[in-house]
Amino acid sequence: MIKIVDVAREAGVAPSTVSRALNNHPTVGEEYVRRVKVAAEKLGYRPNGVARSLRRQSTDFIALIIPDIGNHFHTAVARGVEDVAREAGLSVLLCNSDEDAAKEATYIGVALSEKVAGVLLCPHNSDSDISLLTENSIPVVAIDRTLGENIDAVTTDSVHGAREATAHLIREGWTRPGCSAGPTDIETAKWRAQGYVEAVLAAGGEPIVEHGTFDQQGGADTAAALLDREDPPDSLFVSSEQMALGVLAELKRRGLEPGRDIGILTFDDTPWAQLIYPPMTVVEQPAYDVGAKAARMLVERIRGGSRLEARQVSLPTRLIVRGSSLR
Amino acid sequence: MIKIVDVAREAGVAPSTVSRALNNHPTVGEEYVRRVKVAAEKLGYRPNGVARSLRRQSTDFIALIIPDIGNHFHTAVARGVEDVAREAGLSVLLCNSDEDAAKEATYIGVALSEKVAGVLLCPHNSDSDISLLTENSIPVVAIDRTLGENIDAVTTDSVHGAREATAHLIREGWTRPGCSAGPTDIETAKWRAQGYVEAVLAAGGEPIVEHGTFDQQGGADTAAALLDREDPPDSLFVSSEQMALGVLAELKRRGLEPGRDIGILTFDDTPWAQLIYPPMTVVEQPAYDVGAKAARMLVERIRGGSRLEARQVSLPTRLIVRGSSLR
DNA sequence: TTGAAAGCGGTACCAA
DNA sequence: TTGGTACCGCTTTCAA
Repeated sequence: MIKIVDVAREAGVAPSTVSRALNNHPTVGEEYVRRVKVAAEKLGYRPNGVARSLRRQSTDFIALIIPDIGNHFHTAVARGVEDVAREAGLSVLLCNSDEDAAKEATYIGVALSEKVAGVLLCPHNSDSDISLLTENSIPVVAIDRTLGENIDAVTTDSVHGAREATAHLIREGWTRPGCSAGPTDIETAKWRAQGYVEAVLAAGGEPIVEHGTFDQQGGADTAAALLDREDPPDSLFVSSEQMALGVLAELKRRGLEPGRDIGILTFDDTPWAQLIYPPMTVVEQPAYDVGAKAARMLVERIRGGSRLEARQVSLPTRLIVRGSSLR
Repeated sequence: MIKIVDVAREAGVAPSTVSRALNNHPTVGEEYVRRVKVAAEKLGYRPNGVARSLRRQSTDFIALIIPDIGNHFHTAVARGVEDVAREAGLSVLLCNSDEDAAKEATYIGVALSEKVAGVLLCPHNSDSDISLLTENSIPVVAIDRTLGENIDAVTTDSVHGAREATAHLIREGWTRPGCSAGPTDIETAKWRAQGYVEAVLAAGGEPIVEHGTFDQQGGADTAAALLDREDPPDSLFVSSEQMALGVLAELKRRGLEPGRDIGILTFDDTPWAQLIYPPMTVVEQPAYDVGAKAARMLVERIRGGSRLEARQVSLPTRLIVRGSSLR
């Protein structure tokens, strides 16, 4: 392994000069820069990132802590994050927390130990303890959910999206929309249920909310519970794409056809939403942009913006009407 | 930031003893271990991973270089990798290469600079240059595609899967299957086209292969090209899930219904495959297992198995017949 | 502008 | 078994 002293010897200069030359320090003579670069090239020198990190007291890593990369929304977020990070010369540490506070805490520990430059966290809930990070001045940007007023956050306007979607159901003539909602301790799930409730109440109706896990099973369970009621809803607002998969399976099992026997729409647009029959009406979230924006904000913090006011950005959702919600 | 000397002072021992105690070195007296752990706990000591890495000449990171985390197959692979890595105390660096040799090379450089413990690479093609890694004894395991006989690889049996799928189409009574194939320079695409060709020839038919990119656009393009032929195929073997989305869109545009007007099946099972109408027949690949298995093999190499023979593991695919391929 | 040298925070060798 | 200390490779201050 070639190191800096080897290059220095080859170029006939001091190690410090090599370091400066290679890092484009302005105070190095042109002749020296050339000599150093030639020597480095000749020897195939590759700087040791670990040593640099130790000396500089900071790395070029950022940690991305999300519940599950398998979830389509988070996949897109990750893609946005990675694109911006690469652009900024940062590498992404992928951490799946599985909505598990313990795993989340473990990863926060890793982020600290490994001295990451910053953390993007989709927190299990607002109680997530990031004090270890803030105490050590490691910038944090919350994704999709918030972490209190003092922490940067990029979210989507779930309340508005859910309200708009539910109002659309009612406008279409469905008289009794129900809600397949996510876990009560997850902020986005709460927001979406809230938007739903607001819209139903505004129309003088009675909200019917069933909470379940934020996955396929949760979708199937809540759909079953709602439809097994004595006074079942005639349409469903589903809180997430993963849940929608479960809901659709349950409807299929019961021989219920969306858009005919029951109205249905869901959060998150997916590639398959328009391929199923009938095509699924969705509340689209700009997932990629959420990731990209959050990453950009984190980069700003890393580049020295610690004195900036905390910024809470909410990106707009968009209702895409397809067949499943029509009457 | 508390460091090891602080703990040493608090515990009244030498720094080396603290290090040994905290790393469960067997030669430390119980009393000392206790004192050190108490002191560390009291001061809230967190080891500095960067310093440890520099001294040990190795980190606890592995790089996962895949074309695109947005691709369902790779998402599942990533999940498998991450689960095994966490179990082994390793963190995953996420790198999207976008099937771009330059980006791939960049990330290989990062892996080297950052002294990762190992690399999982889904190579753009067999020419991918990993000499930087092998020369520096950084273990590499290829995922989904191979890197020559000397490098560990975990793949799925694409040839067999494609042959079985195409044979199924023919058995169902489709007389002229065509193939929406991926790029000619990607190994898996070649394998799948090969399996398709073998099956068609075995049945005495004429292979019709159209190559396109491994994405939605490529699916739409190849489907259009195939169907615009003077002697169009009456059924399609599609090379990947992403392509299938494009193919389906193109069929829809032309008013062709799978399983009635045209037979169709694709590689990769997805959550939506059984929700569309008709449900999609697929060749399922054990994506999660591919990632998990590859990660396990990499961990073995990292834990000192550099003298092991290179192992090439091929995981079986499974044909899942649904409606889209029936006649 | 360049060079010498002191660390960054652990680890592991060597001596006691 | 424990302590002292050199060292991992780079950056950066200080002196020349």
